[in-house]
Amino acid sequence: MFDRYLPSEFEPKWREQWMKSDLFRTREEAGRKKFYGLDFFPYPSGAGLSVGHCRNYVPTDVLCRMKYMQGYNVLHPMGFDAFGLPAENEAIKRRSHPAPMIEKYAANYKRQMDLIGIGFDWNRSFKSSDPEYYKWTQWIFGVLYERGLAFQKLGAVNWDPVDKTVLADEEVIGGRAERSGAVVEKKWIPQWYFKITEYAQQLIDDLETIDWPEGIKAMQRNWIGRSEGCQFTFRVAGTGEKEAYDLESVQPGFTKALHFDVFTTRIDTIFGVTFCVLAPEHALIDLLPVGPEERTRIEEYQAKAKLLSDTDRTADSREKTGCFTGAYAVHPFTGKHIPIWIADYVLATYGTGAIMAVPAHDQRDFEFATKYDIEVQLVIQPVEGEVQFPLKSAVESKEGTLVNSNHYNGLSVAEAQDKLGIRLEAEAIGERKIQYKLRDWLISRQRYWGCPIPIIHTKDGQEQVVPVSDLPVELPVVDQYEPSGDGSSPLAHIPEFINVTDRDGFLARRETDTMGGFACSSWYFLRFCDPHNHDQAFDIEKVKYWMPVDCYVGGAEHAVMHLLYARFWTKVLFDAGHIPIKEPFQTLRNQGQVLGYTPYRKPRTGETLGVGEEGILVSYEEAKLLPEEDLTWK
RNA sequence: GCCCGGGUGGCGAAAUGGUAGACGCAGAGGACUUAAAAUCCUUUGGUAGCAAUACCGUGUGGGUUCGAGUCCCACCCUGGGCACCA
Repeated sequence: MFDRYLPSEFEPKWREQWMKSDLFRTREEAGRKKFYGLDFFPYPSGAGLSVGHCRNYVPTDVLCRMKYMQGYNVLHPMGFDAFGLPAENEAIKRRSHPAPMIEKYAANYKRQMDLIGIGFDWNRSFKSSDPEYYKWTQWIFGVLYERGLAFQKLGAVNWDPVDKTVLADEEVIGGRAERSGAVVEKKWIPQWYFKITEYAQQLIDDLETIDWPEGIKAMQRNWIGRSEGCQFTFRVAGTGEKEAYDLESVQPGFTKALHFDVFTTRIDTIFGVTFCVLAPEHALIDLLPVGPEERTRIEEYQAKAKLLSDTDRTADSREKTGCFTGAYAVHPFTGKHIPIWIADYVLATYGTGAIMAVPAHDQRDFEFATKYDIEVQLVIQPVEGEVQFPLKSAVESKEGTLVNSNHYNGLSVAEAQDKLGIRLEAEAIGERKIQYKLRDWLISRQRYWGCPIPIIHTKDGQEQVVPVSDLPVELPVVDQYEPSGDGSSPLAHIPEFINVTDRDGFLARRETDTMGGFACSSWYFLRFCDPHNHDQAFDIEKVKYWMPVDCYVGGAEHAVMHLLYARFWTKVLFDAGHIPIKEPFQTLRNQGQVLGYTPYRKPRTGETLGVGEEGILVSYEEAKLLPEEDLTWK
């Protein structure tokens, strides 16, 4: 026994003992219960382990050791989420390959984790940038592709017109490029997506089956954003049918029928529609039958909208802006002509990118109508209180009776929603529908340091998935890491990489986008069950034994994206018959965060404490300055 | 702006609507020791008082209740997320 805790004697002694007895090697003995304890896959940064990491790993370690002593087979692995922007940027700066650097950082993380005495089974460790690992990330891409869940469509990127590169969101500050200072533009290029929207309902429903903090579940539900309502079609006046509209703005002889769809959760207010709004990016706008003067005005407005982020555009505090297109829509029930506006408070990415506006009963529509002097028509009489005219704000009541709504007058909101929904369907104008805020998962990155997307484009424009026998599609070593010139990844400038032959032996072009990092971290917990398998991503029996993770621990910063993507991939792999579970993380716990001014973190500088040579917490500055023997507990 | 958290002693923190501050750290005093370390005991929210005790105290302002840290309304501060940081 030691009289006193002397880290320099105590810690190395036990580290050595544990290592000698191979204490942390995963035991898979028959007849024992299993316990899978897991911490979030860390990204190894040059700064080394922080107090935040320790707060994450120590409790999990305690739990795993307890389970071990209670006789469980315990799986407590650690690996590294190694692909990503910081490593790539450092590679660009130093003109050296990111792999050795990441190797060094990961080794340092491991060394520090050993110093603080965490009992990980390092035999099962890997990095997401190891070809033996990302081979199977690519295989899963193929599984998604074959199930129709991976597809390409045009997507907007942040384009720096000076550096001629695509920028990550975090490299754009106040609409300007962090490095070059140029005003960032939106550029539309073909990008790969995963159809996570197809799993929206399941991702909500299955939250009931898992033990997670309620706050995190709520965030996931809100992110998915289910709403019930109706989707229906407006026809643009003066197009399609033979109607003698004498609208000055409509070009004569325009006969092709033009339509646009809107989604609403309040179909009961349809008689209160006094205008429609299209998102500035809406594809219909270019086709609207309007004269040159309106056209110029529209284009000017679109150019302005292009510069703003979605967050800025929808901020309630911001004054609404918009522009009348000169075109009109036909009200599906009354035949009345309704002005079509474009405004940036409507987003192309949510719903149909167009709305029916009911200023009497929606606050944003109300503000817009007030500003542009558009008619406000009350159609719901609230149950309590008199309505004062003119309205000072919208009446967003769900209790009330319909007024000014033809023969629907007198119905309650709920009754009207039913009847109008049925009528929409009966008249083939629209349908009752469930809408989700969730968007498909954009996976493409025009970057070097990521997992290559295993697709080959044939010369006649078809796509082929690279067969497993040809995986992995390895990242070639290059000299240039900058995405150069045309916005494509640096891989696009390597002839040996791009030029391939397709299944039928014809010349074809390899996909040059890589996958965003979230792909790599969406299945690593499965690989830990069977990390050395050369023939498969994992043996289903091993997965069946170890999964689901019994305790998953990490910070709330991953509350939505990582955790939602990992759940999605798990469900897809389940549906494809590759794994026997639908939810990867049975129990989730947040580690808490190191906040504000604590002994661990200084305000402003944000300097955090790290792990010193004896597994002791020290500030980075002190770690550099002090001789080893002076390091003490802080 | 929207979604999710948090705000209680010097510090880390506890409290099914029922004695706020358990437990721990640090501090103060003491025991043991030649002395120290370690250990043990006492004490410690604030103000006033020799004391018994009194009053005030859970971000702010209201409210419900016999009773509010806890429930309701409004607000302030703060952390995380908002889809290309991971």
